[in-house]
Amino acid sequence: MEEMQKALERVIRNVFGTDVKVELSRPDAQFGDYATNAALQLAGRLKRNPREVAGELAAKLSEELGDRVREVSIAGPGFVNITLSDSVLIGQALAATASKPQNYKGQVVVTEYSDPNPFKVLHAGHLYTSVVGFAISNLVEAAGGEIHRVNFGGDVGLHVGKTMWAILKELGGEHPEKLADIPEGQRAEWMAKCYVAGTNAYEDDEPAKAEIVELNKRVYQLFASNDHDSPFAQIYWTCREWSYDYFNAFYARIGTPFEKYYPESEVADLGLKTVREQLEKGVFKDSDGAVVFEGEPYGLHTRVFINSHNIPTYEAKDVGLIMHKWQDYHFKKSVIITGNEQEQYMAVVLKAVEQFAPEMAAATSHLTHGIVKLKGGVKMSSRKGNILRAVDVLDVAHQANKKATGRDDEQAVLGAVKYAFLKNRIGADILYDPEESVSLEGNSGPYLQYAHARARSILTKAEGAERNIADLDEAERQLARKIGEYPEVLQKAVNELLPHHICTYLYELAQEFNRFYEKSKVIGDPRQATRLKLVELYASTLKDGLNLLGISAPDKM
RNA sequence: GCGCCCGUAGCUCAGCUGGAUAGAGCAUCUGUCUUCGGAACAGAGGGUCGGCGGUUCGAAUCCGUCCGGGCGUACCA
Repeated sequence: MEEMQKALERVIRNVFGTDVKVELSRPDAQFGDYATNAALQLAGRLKRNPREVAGELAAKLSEELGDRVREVSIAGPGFVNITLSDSVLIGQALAATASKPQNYKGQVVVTEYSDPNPFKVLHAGHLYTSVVGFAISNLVEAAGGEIHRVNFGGDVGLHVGKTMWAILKELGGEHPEKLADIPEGQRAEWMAKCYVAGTNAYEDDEPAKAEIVELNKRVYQLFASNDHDSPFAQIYWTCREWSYDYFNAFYARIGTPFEKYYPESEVADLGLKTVREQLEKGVFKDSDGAVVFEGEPYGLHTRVFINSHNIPTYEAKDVGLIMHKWQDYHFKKSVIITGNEQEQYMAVVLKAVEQFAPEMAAATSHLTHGIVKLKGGVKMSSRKGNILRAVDVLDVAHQANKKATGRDDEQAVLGAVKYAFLKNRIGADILYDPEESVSLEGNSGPYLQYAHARARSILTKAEGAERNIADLDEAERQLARKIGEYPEVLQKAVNELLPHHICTYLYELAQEFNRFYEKSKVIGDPRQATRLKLVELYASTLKDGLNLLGISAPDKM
């Protein structure tokens, strides 16, 4: 690919004496293996007939590439189509999983996503962002990056006050010893219930609301006085630990582990201190007793970083978080992945940071995604407890899987959910259809997992037999061509940090294989060695792609 | 009001650094098939790419405008 591109650029420079932004694309199979519209661009610039320019370009290119191409032709308004020689095509297929992008070679990259709050439940959005963030991290890692996956969450704040209020009610007062009565397996559930109860009380019950506000302050006080021993402190710290246990267990289950948590309480101080310092230097301004950053000069809006009670808002905490990450990792690049609703908020935070730490701001990018909607209902409304939890999504997928296959396969369910999330371009809201996701037909995770298992099964059956490619028949050629495209797809996915490109490709690859397999017998055929090798390359490519997505590729299902 | 995002077949989505007849899956209909795991393959119908204007040899893709939906818009995140 790269070689072709260079050759093309060279020819254009030599023949036409000008540089053109050359694009090689993968056209419809009928047109060849690569196509370029360079002649169309040149024609405009040179004020010449496009097809004439294309003809000249094709002739020279054919000469330049020699036996590496089978044919260089012109078509349509002036496209130059290139058909590779079989040996080049075979070379590409053989190198499919070996050649990886180099965008992040040797660079330290920190990715942050998921960001659940302790004392609250993991909802569908956390599942989505975890899956997406993990896949994006994998892309960076595949491109040579030294990746660090981190997580951020609010271990202080009003939601903690609400949960603590209900916990104290449940325990009948500040009795940490009674926590032992909650069975280990039910801790997360119990805390989730407490949060809902606390939220309802906060909204409906005035005296309770006052108590919750007071408890919130007491939680902050725990940190100020470094209190781990008082009964209240013991309850808080124990329950906070339960939350992290619950998070870790869930991430382990779905296979998206984190290296580090940054609890809000640990970054707030540095954020506060920094904002205060930069207030002195004029980056921030005093306004009605609060400390704000005025975004208007940059086309953004003004936001409060420290409120009038001298409490850092999330803005200041995010400042602290960025600085902590910088201290901990000295990252070359930092990627933050959150919901769309935080896009403009984050733009203000980064613009503020840019004023006093431009190197950190420049290295940080913010990717946003939409929300998950479940097809056929379950509203994600309010905080009343009727939200779509992360486990609910997995549960409905399990049910659908059982209904469709009669079995209960966690790997297939995870593959189904992850693939359903990842196949959409990141940005817009997605609609999750459990029935479709676990489907064994069509564009789904289990379909690809099965496709892999099936190919492995063929290889197992012919274990020990020779695998070797020397030439290709037409059906084999189509498959080889598709396999050879993989590095280009990966490059694109890495460039744009968009995993869905891999999904699209893998599905096309599996379809191409099925087409090949339909008419080409593998075992026992005179061309067995060639075909076995192709099956092997196909299975490896499929597996490589699925693994990048964070989806398992079992040998048997 | 202002800002950001979104609007492509009945449904769910690709395609968007402008290019060759707008592609998949599901659903509907028709074929293939005594299966190297058929969880398959081949084919048909179905689209004013939200509307209108503009730039261009060429626009789903870029620009403007309008309509529709979502989010944000100072002490929540």
